[in-house]
Amino acid sequence: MVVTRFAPSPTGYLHIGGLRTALFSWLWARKNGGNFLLRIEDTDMKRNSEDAMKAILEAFDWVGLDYDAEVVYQSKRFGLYAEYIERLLEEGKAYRCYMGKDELDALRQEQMARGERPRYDGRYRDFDGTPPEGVQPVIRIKAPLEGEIVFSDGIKGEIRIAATEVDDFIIARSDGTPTYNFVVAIDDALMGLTDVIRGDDHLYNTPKQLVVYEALGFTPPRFYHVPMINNEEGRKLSKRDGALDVMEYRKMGYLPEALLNFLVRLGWSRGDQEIFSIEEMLEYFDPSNINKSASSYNLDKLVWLNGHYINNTTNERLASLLKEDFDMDISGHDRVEFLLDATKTRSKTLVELRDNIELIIESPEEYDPKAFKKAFKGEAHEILADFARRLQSYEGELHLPTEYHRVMEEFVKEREIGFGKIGQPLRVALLGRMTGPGMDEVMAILGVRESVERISRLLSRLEELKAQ
RNA sequence: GGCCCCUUCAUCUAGCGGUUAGGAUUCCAGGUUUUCAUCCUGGCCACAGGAGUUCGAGUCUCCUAGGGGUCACCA
Repeated sequence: MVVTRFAPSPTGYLHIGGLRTALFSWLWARKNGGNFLLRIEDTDMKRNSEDAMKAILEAFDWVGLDYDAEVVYQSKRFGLYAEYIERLLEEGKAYRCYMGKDELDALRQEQMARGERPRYDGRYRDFDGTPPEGVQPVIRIKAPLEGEIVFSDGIKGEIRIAATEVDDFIIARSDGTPTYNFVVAIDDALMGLTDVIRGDDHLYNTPKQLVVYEALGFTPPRFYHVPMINNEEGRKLSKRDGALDVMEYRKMGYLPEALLNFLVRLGWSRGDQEIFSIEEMLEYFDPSNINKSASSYNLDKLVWLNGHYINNTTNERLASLLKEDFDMDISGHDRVEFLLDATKTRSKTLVELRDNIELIIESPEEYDPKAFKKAFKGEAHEILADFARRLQSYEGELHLPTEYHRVMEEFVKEREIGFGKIGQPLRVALLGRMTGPGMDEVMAILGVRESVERISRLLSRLEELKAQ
């Protein structure tokens, strides 16, 4: 049985790095038919963990990650932690330290001045005298004095930290509340974690947590420390690096499967494969194949993946995504299929898709001057007028793009002109610009009537200009 | 600064002692197309540096440099 977890602190929202470790943990649990648990590290009590959890679950829901059992809030388990603190105190594995904050700071200053590593000096470790008056003690755990703490990381291999690097760290503050490294170890053990997949930045917490495991007689899980994701400058990805809230990606028009695919390939790979469905991720993912080095995220690849997924998503789903996320309801349009077929290959995001659709279904208000000028040289005006008449004669008979295409073909053949001669003027008339989907597709979407109308509008505009 | 981790094209990466160092994205060129996009073809671009070990090193060892992480009564 594999049990993994995602244990964020309540900082407000889920960012891209968090989602990646969550994805890794989720994949590993689901792949092995195990459990994926959620816990919120809110021993600090300063932030609103309910709202933070809500934001995280919203993001999970969007990308399709689910979890088992109930969310564990550490703030609701203080009684439990207190029992363990008491036990360690009784067993002499932890002790009260009466050193005040100021005193501690002074000690650190001294050590730094001497070029030493700042650490607690253990002065109350074996204290049995009379405690100073009026000082609320903190509780410290006895860390080993010598030797080294060794553990095998599933990604980095064997990690050895000298015991002198780990001091008797505080497990309970003077107000009695427990601290992070203490409760993490307890909860991971109690929740039955077998595999802890977390960020690289926790590597140094591991020896501390191992001290707790040892003191309490718990069996540690297997650890996997996933390298960080850096920003494009190669620096640590911070929350200020722009739109890093996972939900921002939704607003920018990314598909959840594209985002997940992008993230899973950051630090993990399987040969040359770039595209992974969730099923494939579940089939192939293994945390021990995760890279040792940090990666930096680069939007180009995500954009490309998103384009790929949009291109390969059914029109039905695209229509419903546009409705849900971008307030565009095209379900009433009688040529939805043609409309999406014509626009999806030209869109890298749903935002672009929406814009491209708008460009077609809304009659052009004005014409791109450059395109206009370029398209209407020579006899273009006359050709277009002629084509409009031809089109009109087919009203009610044309439906498919191929049928419109045949009309165009016939037309250029009779007039002995190239496709470009009619294509460009027509495009400006229908779309107002010189780029866009094929004219047969556009006409099939608009229908004969609307197409002719748009042509007429341009033609009369042309007359106006001539009159001036 | 101490300790720990990391280092293959601009970016994501393959490589697990013998390869013309592969793929993808970006960029460039060509093809397809009535235009644009998609798509297809091709091109540019990398083993951080230096010592070893070895018949042979991107792959193993050490050193240097660079990057990152961490050193709280935060998590």
